[in-house]
Amino acid sequence: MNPSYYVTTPIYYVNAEPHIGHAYTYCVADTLTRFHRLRGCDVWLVTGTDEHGEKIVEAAAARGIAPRAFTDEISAQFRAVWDEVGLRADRFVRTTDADHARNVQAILQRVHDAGWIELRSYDGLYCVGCERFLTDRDLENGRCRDHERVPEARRESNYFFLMSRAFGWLRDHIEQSPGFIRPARYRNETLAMLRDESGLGDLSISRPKSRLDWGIELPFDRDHVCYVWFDALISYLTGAGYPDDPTFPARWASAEHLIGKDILKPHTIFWPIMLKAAGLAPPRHISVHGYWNIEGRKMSKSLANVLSPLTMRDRYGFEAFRYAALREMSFGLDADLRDASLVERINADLANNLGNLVSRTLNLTERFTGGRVPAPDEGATGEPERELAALAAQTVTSVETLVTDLELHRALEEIFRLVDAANRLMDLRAPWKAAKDPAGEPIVRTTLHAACETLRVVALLLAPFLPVACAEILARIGLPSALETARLPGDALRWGAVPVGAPTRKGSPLFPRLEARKP
RNA sequence: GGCGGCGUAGCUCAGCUGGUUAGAGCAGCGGUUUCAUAAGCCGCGUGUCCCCAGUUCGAAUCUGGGCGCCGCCA
Repeated sequence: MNPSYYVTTPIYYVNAEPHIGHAYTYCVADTLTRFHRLRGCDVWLVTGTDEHGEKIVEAAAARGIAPRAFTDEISAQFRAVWDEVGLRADRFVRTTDADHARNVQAILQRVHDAGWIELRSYDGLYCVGCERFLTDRDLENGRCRDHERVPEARRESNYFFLMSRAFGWLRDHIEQSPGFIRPARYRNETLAMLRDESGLGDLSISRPKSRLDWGIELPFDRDHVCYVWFDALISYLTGAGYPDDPTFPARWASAEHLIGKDILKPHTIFWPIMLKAAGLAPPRHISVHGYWNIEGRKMSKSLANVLSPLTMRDRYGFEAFRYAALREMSFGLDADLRDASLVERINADLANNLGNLVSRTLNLTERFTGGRVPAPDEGATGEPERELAALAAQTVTSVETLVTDLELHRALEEIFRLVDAANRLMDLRAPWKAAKDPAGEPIVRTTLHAACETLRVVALLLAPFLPVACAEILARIGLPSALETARLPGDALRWGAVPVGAPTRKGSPLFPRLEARKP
């Protein structure tokens, strides 16, 4: 049986349309999925929409429609956007799905039976924006700090998840598992939160139906509905096939959650403890990325600078955007999305270096080697060719490590060093000059073989990041379905595996240069 | 206020447990080539490694203090 690799994006709350922050996480997930598939893993990618809660009821009411109609619409919009930019999941979980509701109830019952849930009554000020009761510290001039709205006085009986009893266990687990929360800065933040338990306490997990009935009924008290965290987080189990899918155990053991830093606490504290209470292991990795700023400013509705993935597709082509985004953001840190930077990045890397290497190589094979991948000549193979091969091998190895460690931007940098090296070899050997003299024929063959070979290796390594373009590169050097059967790292390490004699096809420029936008 | 992180070339970032003249990519400048997407290739950086003090034979890398950003908690 192949090793499993299960990755999730967050289950997005449907109070806003999909934007590039959502798209970025999804691109990382898609890249990791493709990477692991090439390594021979059985991969599984889950995304979805989180559709319950008071804010949804409010938003639906504002539109004069039922919550279900509202979430049907927004959820469909998410799926449509992903579909249009070519991002596919193996399961799209809606928290309103029937199988998911069953799982939520089953888990709640289990956690309740195990004594982790109790009913408490509570008097206080409630902010609908936060969907929680506020403490004095949350208030500023009688308003919620975050939402700047006046909270309502409420008295409620809520069920509480007694998570505080497991803080010590969680701290131990995090300390013993260095890669559990990564990058390390977020691991430290979580540990800091756990060190200062005063801010955590137990977790309210229900709302009385009299207040809110848009939610999943608690199995042990039908007058209450489940509220936010159990409902949303359990999507990761539903998505993995819990409880009955035979592949669930293997999948779950390999689970990696990709999240933005805004939802660190629920994912690194609530969720592992919820799982423990339900008798399940924590996920293998929780990997946390930063925010995208837009032209140096925060992305926000009020600044009206929220960018849609479709806008990116129209401006750059989605695959080029995806490359630039993965290349520009150091995973874990905030990054700035600037049109000028993206254009520069795309032109420099994709058009000038990679795209142009494809063009010049295939133009030359068309003119000088009969439109076929040439065989190298041993006598013409010198130190530069051997160095290129060595660099390729070294690149394969370091890319493996870097991608595994989520250093995607550095992995891309490494791959493009290899592209540069091939461009240099071309200039050094100048096959277009050698072709003028019959004696130079071995040089022509040897150089173009090395170039084709480099393109093969580069396309394999880059395929997780640029799937469509890399499939095209491979097709143009006579390997039309290589990605379906290729294996990393083996195939990328097998220097010389490009099929000699296979037809090459020049084709049109892979990545057209983009024009800078007028300021 | 508490805790944590960050501060390295114009920009984005590498520099692990201290040790050759501090690096990469991009941008910029100069040169060159023409197979190629006006692309490629070659050359060019006297950078206070935020500041101060300390430990050390030796610190961007460790310690203390300061300044400036940022995050989390409060």
